[in-house]
Amino acid sequence: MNLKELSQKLGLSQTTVSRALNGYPEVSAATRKRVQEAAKASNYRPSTRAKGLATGKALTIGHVIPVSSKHEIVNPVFGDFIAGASETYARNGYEMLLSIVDDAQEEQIYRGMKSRQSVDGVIVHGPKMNDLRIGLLSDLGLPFAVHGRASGCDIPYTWLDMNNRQAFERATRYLLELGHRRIGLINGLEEMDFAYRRRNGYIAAHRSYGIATDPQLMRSDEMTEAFGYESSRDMLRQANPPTAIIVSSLICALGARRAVEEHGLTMGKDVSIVSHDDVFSYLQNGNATPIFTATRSSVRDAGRQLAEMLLNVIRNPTAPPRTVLLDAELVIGGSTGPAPRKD
Amino acid sequence: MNLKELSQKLGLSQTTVSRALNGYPEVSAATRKRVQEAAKASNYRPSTRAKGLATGKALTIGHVIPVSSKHEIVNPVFGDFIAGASETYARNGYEMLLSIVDDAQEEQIYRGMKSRQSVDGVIVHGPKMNDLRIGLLSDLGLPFAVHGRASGCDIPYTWLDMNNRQAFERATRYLLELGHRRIGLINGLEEMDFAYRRRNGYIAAHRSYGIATDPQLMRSDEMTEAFGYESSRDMLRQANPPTAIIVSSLICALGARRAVEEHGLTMGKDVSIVSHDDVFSYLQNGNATPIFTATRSSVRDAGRQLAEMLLNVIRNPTAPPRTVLLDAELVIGGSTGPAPRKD
DNA sequence: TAAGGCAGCCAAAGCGCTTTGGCTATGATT
DNA sequence: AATCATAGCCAAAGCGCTTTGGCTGCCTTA
Repeated sequence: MNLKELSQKLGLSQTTVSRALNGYPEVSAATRKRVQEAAKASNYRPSTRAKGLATGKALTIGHVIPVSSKHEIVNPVFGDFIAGASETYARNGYEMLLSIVDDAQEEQIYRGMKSRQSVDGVIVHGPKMNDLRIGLLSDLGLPFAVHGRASGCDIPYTWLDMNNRQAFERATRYLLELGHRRIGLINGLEEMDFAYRRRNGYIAAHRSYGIATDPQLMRSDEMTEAFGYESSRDMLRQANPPTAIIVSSLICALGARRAVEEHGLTMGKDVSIVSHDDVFSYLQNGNATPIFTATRSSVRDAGRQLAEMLLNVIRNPTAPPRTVLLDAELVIGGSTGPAPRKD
Repeated sequence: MNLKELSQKLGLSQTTVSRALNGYPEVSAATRKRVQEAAKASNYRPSTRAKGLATGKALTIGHVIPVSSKHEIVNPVFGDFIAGASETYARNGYEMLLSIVDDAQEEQIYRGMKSRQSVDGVIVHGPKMNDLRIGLLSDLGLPFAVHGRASGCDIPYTWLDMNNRQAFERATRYLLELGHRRIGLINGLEEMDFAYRRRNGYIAAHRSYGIATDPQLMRSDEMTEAFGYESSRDMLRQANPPTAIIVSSLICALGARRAVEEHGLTMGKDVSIVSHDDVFSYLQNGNATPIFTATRSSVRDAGRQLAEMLLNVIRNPTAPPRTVLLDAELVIGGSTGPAPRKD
């Protein structure tokens, strides 16, 4: 069923039917009602393609998920982020186009999206420091919004980020207050902007306590369970092992716990662990009482909000970019305790 | 840059330029080369919408991810499955449209996709027993392929599934051979087809050993870490606790391990655990030696393959549906051992 | 009573492509 | 020399919508 057929069936012109369905005022109430009912009855929905051609809007948002060819890892935050964004799109009549793409091809993908006009805007995931995509999208004139920020990009753009630095400074300080003096950091990949900020927070807290950080206690890589396990194990094997570890993701933290227990140590007593918790739906940090003490910020909420912000950029392209900095809360769970006394 | 501009610049008709770029024979080699170079130079790419309108193809595949309103959980298998499918689409010039959708609205979404012609076909995720979607899509005439199967749907359709029943029968038998006689089952939601088949395998193995299964040892719910933990904890608290547990997902298995250790027991000695491993990229089951003994089948491979199958359905709609049944391998890790002797 | 305003409808153009049905040379065939 | 393929190009229609620019008839207003 298309517009033509529907209008013929109703004995009206395509113009009138179109206007009736799209809420234009030049249609009598009676006609509008008749049209709407007929549309529903014959299950009519306008072709997205034709509508897009006519209006120049795609009513579609692109999400480009980078998968490093080296690691081949799909960051688990995307699932929940996208679920959040999707809610916003559904409410606003937008659809979501997903490209999972090798780092190297990313530029081509964005250029393609622009020239084929397949999307009205894109969400940039996983910004790196000095991320090239921001300049590119800005040059292309393709509306975008960034989940995170890119240190070193000085052009203004729309972003939503969590206060990574402050969260990790607070978490580190919390451990320092508990008396810990050797604190490990298991972080995401060096080049990721969030990892850079988190490390800065970790270092700042140490500095304010007049304590030097030890490169031996700082690791960064793709945040898998295995990475959490191996780096914790290696740290614990050192001559002067840490009494606490800060971990950038719950998944890593599961690995860290495994290492701690394998060493015959007790988490929260012999070794304290603080994690960041993105609040994945399938990986709650305990129910009533959190398992891990954690800095917490829901990535799903972030998705909802950032999608909303992008739609605003699209609706109002000349407005100055808006930015949102979310605060992570620090929830205290069972994985931390006072630093053990040296006997 | 659009076709009209490009053809004017070249002094050719739109027809010729279009044919040159799409590989039709009615164009001289010299002209074709000239057109291709000009297209590349001016970064021309045809508008997907216009092309779609003209050809009737969307060059887009829809993925509808159901999120139960009750649980609000994004199944972590989707991330890797989609990454796999995406590789296939990229190779074939297709794009991926994602809808994350409340169970209740699913029918509307499929009808919408059909009538708006926004996709050429869809992948059905997470089939339930007697899944209504299969009949619906079949009626709508929207090409589809199912990741899994739906017991009770007798119309033929294209699917790719893992041999759930056999995998769990083998895993259970492995534990029985090790002398375990009380084996717990922590399974996915009852209504999911895969859960039904896995339970059947579990039961069949018991039966072939002449052992009755105990309802007290069988749980099923959304497969979160917390669910794995809580059900294991409850089982271990029973008067006659299991000496082994089979778990439907690594994420659940992490929870199960937590419960085992919290009970002061050792995994692989006091309690054996076998899991299913979907080979998530961020959650490897150990490196050299697997942590968990597990039935293993890569969901990413499944995505690659099923996408290929769907494209075939689209290209050749009248061909009889093809089906693929993957065998899961059983990898032996450190989480299983002989049943402890009763003293 | 004539002029003007407006509510309510319509025909047709246009969005950027593909594709049908030509047309015109050129070279081969008889 | 006349006929016929054929290679190589083009104009125009059509895909399903929106939107511009009317047109008609009724109701106000002076």
